Amino acid sequence: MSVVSIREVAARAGVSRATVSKRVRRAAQELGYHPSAVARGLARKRMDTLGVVLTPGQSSPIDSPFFGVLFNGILKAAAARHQNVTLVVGETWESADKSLPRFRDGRCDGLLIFYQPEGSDLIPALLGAGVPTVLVNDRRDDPRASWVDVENFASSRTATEHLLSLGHTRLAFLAEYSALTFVPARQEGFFAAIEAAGLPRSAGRVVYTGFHGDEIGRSVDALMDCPAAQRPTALFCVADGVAAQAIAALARRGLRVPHDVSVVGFNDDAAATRVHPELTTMRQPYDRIGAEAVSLLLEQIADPTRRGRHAVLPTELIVRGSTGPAPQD
Amino acid sequence: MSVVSIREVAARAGVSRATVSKRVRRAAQELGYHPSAVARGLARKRMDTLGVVLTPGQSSPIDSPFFGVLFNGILKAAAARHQNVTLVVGETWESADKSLPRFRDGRCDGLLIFYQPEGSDLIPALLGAGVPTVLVNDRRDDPRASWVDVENFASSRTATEHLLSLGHTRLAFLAEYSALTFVPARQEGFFAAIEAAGLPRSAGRVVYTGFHGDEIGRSVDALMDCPAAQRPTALFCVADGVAAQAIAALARRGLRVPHDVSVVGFNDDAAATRVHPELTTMRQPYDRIGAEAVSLLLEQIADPTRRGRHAVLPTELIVRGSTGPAPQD
DNA sequence: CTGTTAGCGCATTCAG
DNA sequence: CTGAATGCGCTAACAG
Repeated sequence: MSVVSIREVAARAGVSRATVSKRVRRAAQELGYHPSAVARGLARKRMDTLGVVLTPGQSSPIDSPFFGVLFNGILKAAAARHQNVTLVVGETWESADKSLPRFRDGRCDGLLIFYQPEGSDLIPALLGAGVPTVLVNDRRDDPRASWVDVENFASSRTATEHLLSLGHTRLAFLAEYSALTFVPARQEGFFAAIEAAGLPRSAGRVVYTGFHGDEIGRSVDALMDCPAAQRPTALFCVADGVAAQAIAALARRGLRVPHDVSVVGFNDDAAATRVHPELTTMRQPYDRIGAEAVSLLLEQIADPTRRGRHAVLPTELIVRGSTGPAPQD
Repeated sequence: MSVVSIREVAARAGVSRATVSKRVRRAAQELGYHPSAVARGLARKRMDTLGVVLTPGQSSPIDSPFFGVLFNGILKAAAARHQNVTLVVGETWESADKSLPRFRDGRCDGLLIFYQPEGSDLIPALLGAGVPTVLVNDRRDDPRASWVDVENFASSRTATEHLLSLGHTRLAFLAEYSALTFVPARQEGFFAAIEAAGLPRSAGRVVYTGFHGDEIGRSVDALMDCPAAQRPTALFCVADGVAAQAIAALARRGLRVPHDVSVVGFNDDAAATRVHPELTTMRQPYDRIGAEAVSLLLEQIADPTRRGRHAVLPTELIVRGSTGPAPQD
């Protein structure tokens, strides 16, 4: 509504609309003028830029397809709020104190941090230094911490209920070993569903695996290497990438999905539809996650002393071909 | 070697080493001092920041696993040269003129642009405006353009030779429809290998497919929907993601890889090892691509009037389980 | 060789 | 309500 137009400019300058427009534009064009975001930033003490913290090297989250879609959600939300996004790479995750100056050099107004290992001292350091920060797909008890996460417990429970409703009675929960906060939450949801169905807790097995080479495949092998009558018939994987590799490992040993084993993933990222059969999975609301994260961060930037706020978003069960009825013995 | 240490500082200030160190550090710490990158940038007219151009929304390259690894290479190289990386999102690819001011607002010193469609007016606009720019995995005839690309023709020829050496005589080249410059180059390499092997050009079929939903799967279906004696036994896919979806489609119609059909991908990104069987593919030298791109861009930044320079890097054939001998009729 | 000063290009303030 | 002055925090060129 209050968008200033050439009309007002002309009126104010006391000249015709055309004159103003032409003069201003010509002058600007001829001189090759374009405003400096840096000077503006220095004067306003605000760059309208959000920093995304990354770690360089092998373990960069940017390798993961999940990170890609999540990041995309952030990008869209930032654009909608007229914010830029910049990457801030720390030396390593451990040396938070060494990276801290880089995090507060004014290049960006606040930080977005994706699922950090639980023990990381980066977050306390940032919160202690008063750097506006929002954790994405992560949570923390610190009252200063703002974060946005999905309903891990409920989502996992829903996914497991889906398997149970198909008649499965021997289930397994497969996670890459990590100290990420969502892993235990999803594990609890897994067991909650099992117990609610009246099955013994022993109906669910938990396997933690590494993420190097084909450790996932070997974990699946170990899990399946037993008489068919004891073998799990349903596998709940903590991420689609894990599920994809698990399916490959199952195929290698002649087990068919979903005929012999049903597999559920989590995320609904690109990996979910690039495998055969396509994955049944819990879809994360990427755009909403991005929108909430950006909102919370802008609040934090507006008032850095503010208490942390949280957003917990639901996921959605997407049923595809990787799950089916439990095999009849 | 010439790294100034507390030692020199002490000598210069005429005080003991400990004194200097303690005083300086205490003062800085007590005041919570940290230098402002923005003020520094304004004064030096240099942000030591490289911009990566992205488009928001669905078609963002960040969705692709290939982009992830490539991006990671850039990140590492930038860190090694003490450069930051920021994202610059244009409105859309088309409206270059509208986005131009955002590209030259001083926030970053130059731009890295990933494989743009051939007709994009963004690149001429940027070159015309004198913005230091380097194209990544792309090339352009404009003498002002700097770019780094892989040997598409030779790589594709190598991949095809691998298939031919396995006895395949009916091949297909599968590409997502796009105006990216590497597609025709790879297609030519494909035919060059076929003709060098003494086979008729008709031994190679070319299929362009869309990238929405399962268009790839449907293209594979169309390709394979013929008597076995005419069916291609080898598929060269222009990217690993395409190959992965092709394998899924083949599995769906009961064709086994590599028993019935051999499949070669391109990139060696995360998708290559997440399928069963794992993909034979051409690995791109991500770290070298990143290093060259950053180098060329820094040259361009140092002297924007400089003529464009190029780097063409080799790829490497990685043989995995998706290729095997041609089936005997 | 050290300490001082004048911009860098904006936004914001203050007088007019 | 408009136009000129001041300062953002640093670097570079300068004089002492």
